[in-house]
Amino acid sequence: MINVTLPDGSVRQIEKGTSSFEVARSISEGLARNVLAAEVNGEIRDLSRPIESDCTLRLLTWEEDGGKSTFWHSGAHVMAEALELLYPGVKFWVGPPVENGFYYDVDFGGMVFSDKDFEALEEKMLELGRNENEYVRKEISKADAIAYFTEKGDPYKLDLLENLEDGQITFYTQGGFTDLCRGPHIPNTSFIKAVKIMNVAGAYWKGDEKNKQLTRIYGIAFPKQKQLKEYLELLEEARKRDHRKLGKELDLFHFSEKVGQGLPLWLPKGAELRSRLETFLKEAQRKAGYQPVITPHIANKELYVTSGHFAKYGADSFQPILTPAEGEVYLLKPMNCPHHCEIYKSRPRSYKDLPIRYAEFGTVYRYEQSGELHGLTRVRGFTQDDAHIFCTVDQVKKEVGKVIDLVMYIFDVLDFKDYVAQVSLRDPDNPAKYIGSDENWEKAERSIQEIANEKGLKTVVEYGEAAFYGPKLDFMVRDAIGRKWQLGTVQIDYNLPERFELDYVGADNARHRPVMIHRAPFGSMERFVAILIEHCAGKFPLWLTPEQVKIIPVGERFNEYASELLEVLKNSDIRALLDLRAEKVGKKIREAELEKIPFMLIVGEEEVANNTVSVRKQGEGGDLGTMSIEDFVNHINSEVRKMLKQ
RNA sequence: GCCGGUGUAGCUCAGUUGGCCAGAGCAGCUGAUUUGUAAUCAGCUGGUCGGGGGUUCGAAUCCCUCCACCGGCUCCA
Repeated sequence: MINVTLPDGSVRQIEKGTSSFEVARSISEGLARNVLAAEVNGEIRDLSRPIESDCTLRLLTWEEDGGKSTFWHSGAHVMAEALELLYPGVKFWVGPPVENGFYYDVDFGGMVFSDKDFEALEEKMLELGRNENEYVRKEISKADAIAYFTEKGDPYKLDLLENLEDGQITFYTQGGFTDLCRGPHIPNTSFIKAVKIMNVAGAYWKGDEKNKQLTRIYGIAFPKQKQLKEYLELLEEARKRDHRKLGKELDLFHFSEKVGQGLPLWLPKGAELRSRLETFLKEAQRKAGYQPVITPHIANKELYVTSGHFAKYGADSFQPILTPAEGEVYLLKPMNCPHHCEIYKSRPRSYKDLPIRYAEFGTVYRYEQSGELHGLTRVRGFTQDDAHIFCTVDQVKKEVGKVIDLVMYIFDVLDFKDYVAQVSLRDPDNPAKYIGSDENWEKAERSIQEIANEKGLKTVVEYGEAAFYGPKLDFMVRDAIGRKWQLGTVQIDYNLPERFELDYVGADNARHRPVMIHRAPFGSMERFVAILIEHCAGKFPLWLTPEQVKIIPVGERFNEYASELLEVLKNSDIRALLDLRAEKVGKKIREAELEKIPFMLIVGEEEVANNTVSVRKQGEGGDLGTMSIEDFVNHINSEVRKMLKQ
């Protein structure tokens, strides 16, 4: 007998060689019906595999990530089987599970696989699911494996085999399809009750542009039809919130072919929104001791040669601008930091000056490949809410802490409640690729982790994710419908101070090199506004929304009162509009609703008589009752103050 | 950049076995209506059918090419 420890700490004695599935069944029939895979001593395995020694066992269902990914991986195999049946002779590369579903990279030969073919594939997959084919694991020698795929004529699998060690190779077979696979898999295909082919895309073999492009088919599968329905509804909700759609509907921004790809034009309402965000951050930064600086949009090439950006990015950037007479070479600014370094260098610095914090809403231009562009989230010209803090190594911890405070304040005001901080540290196996002394790195890495903990941040540590010039801390945010975005970033930099030979005179009267901290709580205004639009589905918080109030007189006779009301609101710092059109009230309300203006004030006979307004709130329908003008103004202004935590 | 898809009025979309002057709703303009909580009525304006080239008696529709947009191109059994 051997001992199996379950997650709740209980221990079961089972006979050696009992399968995980049998253990599940001994616990409950319900669990046996739902269990997909087993995690034995931390390793995910097939349920059917026997347990040979004492272990800890977690039984994974759909609810666990490991169960889900196993399920999807098995889904990929079913998709491959279906593809092979529908398109004999196709060649397969790899088919892993991903965050939402799975994909398989396939070589169709000369054939084009497109969305017209999705339905047939889905049906075939469901048919294979109904067949209840078991996933059978088989250990196989390398020679036999090579023989199998040579016979089958699948060069990609043979390529994979080359790098695998004999004795470690396994095949999985379900129905008529056998794949080279380390597993694990779900017990049989009958768990797959709902499938959807999501999209098809080109993907380079091994992710290398020089290689042949394979067809990547993305799909997703579920054990219940209802789950697929829910997933599709979530996608639909995401489509409704798409900032490109809402940006158009709400007149926030526009792209023009004539202006150029990836170069957004901010319309008045979008500009209002953005400038309000900027003002908000500028004020917070002023309080936090930042000093504003402003730098030009182009700079002499030498600046970027010094910074190292030219060597690294020059060839893939917008090409240089030349002066007509002298032929001097200028570049569009891709980063603000080199400029800020030159500002630092504008005069000698003492340790007493530090930390110095230069902030700039700096517009930069980067040549993104045309296929990489996406709405406002990926553009070629954008404005970073950039700042650079020059400080001593000993000040790093405190300064990072202050940045964390600022970021948390911003998230709080903007109602991002769910976020984690990713701490990116050096790859311990490859210390050579980093610049800066070991001592400084250790100190900075420790500082970041300590301060993140002290601030009570949820953190995840990623080794090997640090930049070559320093460790960093990134804020990963979940939006209102659960999608993850990377927002604010804090990066320690030992490289630029070195390259620009920045220094300060210490208390010891010797020259020392400062550390530089890059930070951008929003990242870029473009990307942040995009995320914000999607987060709040276009219903911006009252303090931020371009238009707060729309006044709707019910008839011509009340226009004068409405105009006076508009003046009162404007004089009280409320952004109000007046709809004087000879339209019916219903229509004016409908339009204000669609414009997502938070408050509508309906005024007519009664309001004029009593000097009041009838209040309607966007999205809530109906009449919220009347109040005096003064009360309404106070209400709005106190709401705004509350939101800004002022 | 590469693979696949899409491109018709400011917006959303119809129109493709090639064939009368290319359609609708909304928006805009004009007029009437002066309205009480999500669309008042009528008339009018507006389109190089993404650009260019080709096939054809004839092209929004077929072919080539360029452009833009959309989905991907990090996930190594």
